[in-house]
Amino acid sequence: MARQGKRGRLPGIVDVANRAKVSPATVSRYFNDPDIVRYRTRERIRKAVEELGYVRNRAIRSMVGGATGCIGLVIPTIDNAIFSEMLQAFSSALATHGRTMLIAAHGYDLAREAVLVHSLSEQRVDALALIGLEHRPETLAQIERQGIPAAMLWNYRPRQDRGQDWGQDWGQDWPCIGFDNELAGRMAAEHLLALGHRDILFATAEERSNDRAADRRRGALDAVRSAGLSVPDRRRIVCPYDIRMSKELIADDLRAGDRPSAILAGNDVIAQGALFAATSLGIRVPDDLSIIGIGDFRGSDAFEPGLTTVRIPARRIGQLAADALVETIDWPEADFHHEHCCPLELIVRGTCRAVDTVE
Amino acid sequence: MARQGKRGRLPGIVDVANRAKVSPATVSRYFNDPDIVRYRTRERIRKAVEELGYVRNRAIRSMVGGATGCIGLVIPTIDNAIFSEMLQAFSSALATHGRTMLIAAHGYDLAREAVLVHSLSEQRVDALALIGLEHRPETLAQIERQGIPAAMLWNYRPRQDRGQDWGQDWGQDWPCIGFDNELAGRMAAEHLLALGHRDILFATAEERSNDRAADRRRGALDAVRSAGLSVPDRRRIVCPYDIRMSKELIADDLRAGDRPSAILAGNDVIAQGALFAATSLGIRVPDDLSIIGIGDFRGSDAFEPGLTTVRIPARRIGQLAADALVETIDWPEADFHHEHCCPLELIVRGTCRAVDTVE
DNA sequence: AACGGGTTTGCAAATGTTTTCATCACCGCT
DNA sequence: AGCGGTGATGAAAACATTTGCAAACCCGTT
Repeated sequence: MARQGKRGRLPGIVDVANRAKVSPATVSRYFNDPDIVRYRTRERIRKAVEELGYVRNRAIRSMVGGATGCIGLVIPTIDNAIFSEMLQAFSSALATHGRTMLIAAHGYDLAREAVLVHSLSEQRVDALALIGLEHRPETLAQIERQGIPAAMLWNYRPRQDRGQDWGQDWGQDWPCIGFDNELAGRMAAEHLLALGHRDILFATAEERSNDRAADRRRGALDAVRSAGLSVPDRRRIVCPYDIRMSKELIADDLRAGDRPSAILAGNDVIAQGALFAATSLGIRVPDDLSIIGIGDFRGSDAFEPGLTTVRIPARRIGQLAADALVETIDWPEADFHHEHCCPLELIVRGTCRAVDTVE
Repeated sequence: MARQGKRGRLPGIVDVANRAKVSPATVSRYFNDPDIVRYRTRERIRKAVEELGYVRNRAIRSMVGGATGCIGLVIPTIDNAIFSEMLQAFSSALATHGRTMLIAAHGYDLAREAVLVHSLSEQRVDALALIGLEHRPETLAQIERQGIPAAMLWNYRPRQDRGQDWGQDWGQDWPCIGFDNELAGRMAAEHLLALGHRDILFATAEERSNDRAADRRRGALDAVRSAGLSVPDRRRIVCPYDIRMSKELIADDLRAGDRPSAILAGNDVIAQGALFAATSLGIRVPDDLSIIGIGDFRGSDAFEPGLTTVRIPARRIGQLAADALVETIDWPEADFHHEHCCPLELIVRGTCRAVDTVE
């Protein structure tokens, strides 16, 4: 007899209704608004549900204008420490609201992002969260056309600056919950400058399809230029978000001689790579070389020496984003202004020290 | 004029049909099996879809017995390196099959796992992937009752041993795609033994709701006992999957004097913590202390010295699992035997060395 | 016993898509 | 011209649920 058939006729709401001797409508109410059904009826239904093993079908509610209970998150990558804390916070905040998270990764490719958004629309997600401010026009158009509540995460700019770089028509002012990436870059740079560093290597990420990386680099460079310094091209390298590859690239650079006195890394992963690169070459950190990162990922505090970095309030962003989206879903009329520019914090640990004033 | 109303009447399949002057049935066919509709008709529909911005509603297909295109993954944690590579592989393999991933994390709590499974059932996922072999009876019953194709990931045991420890009735023999955690523990232990280590500290994870951790610990302990050694209680500590906390716990232990000659860590995160703990105490690795992990997570190769570890084929597991589930969905009749015990590999890097034979 | 108000419940329509079956159009062949 | 067959399309039923509206019910009051 083997398998009893793929999914042979699950009990539906009317089966429950029959068994509990009520109408399907009442069963529906039992689930969606239990308080309006009388206690005794409720008990009968509860029993019927239990006996039949009925599981209500949320996917179908979308038909009658209801919500699916799914919220989509479109993210550049998951196999990386970068977003994992935010992800976790987002997902568990959603769970407390009784929602589930549909997640899709595009691998830092905005064209793929557009197709993912379309595919999530097909699933009729109740809301959508995207990372960053830069998106393809199709992506935005799709979201707007479908009327899906959406939020932009992880980057924040004052409203008027939002579409500027990529000449977008930010028709709608989407809620935006993130932090000022430019400021993050600036804070890191200023810390190094304050310690007397004048020769800094900038190891930042590829900026295609990544407005955050671009903003951070800009902030960092602005800061050192404002200090009257110039940054020669050989002091700028592009690293992937991968410890080992960053380590190798940076080691190559350090080996070449004419070492900088400090490295400013576009994020903690790159900074960790830099730290290992230094160690592998016998360069002492922070005595011979200072390193600063951006992110303060889980574990960055455990490194030896502890990584000096600019902390991104990742959990807070995830939590706020989840709350904001659920709020927008539950009160579609209200005109919330979900705008959060979360504060950054310089975390001073052991990888930076003041440069020797030997002159 | 502010907001144009939450989600005012999206175009449906019949709107498209009217505009293209065909019946809804044909539009449906256009999406699900384009080849059977004539080229000219197809073009008309394509145009209508484009003009109306129609997005088909996958959520509703589930009603008519169709699939939602969503596959659920229930996982202990996401804010950690442990599963991230598998996750990524799983998700992108699903994407190539045109499916999306619904993900939910229970934080190593099998009771919560049960409610997540229920909640994913409500979404009518087409299939379900769980981590580990140990699950609450309700969880299994739920899946079986709903007839949801499911697979167990990340741990593998020969079929007859599966439910043994937790006295389960593994009614159905679920597909199982993982690796032998007991073997992983044994391999790590045997490597240390082969290098002459006799005094090993076992830093493994909490075993409640975590069969993988239990299996690894058992495998490791078995190996050393088979070698005729005994393991005193003070040589066993329980660490969380967190670099910093592991570092602290292990540092406390090492500081206490009477140091072991090696540490066997339950996974790479713990091993990384151990490595930093040693560094922070000025203990040289591998000269004064050997460390071995399990996992070979992204970045473990970049550490200084490179972490010796047992590699888990995480990407492969994710890929295989996705393929297996999609196959089961697409051919519900076929009786596949998806059983994969993926091979492990000892990766020798720099954190272990042979013990000095000083006698 | 009739009444009145609020609370519960049932009826039936509506939702958007898939699928079965029937029809229709068209083609080549006799 | 008629026939058989194939390929494309349409009509309508079915799917599981929600919801507006109206009826029924309950309980205390007159």
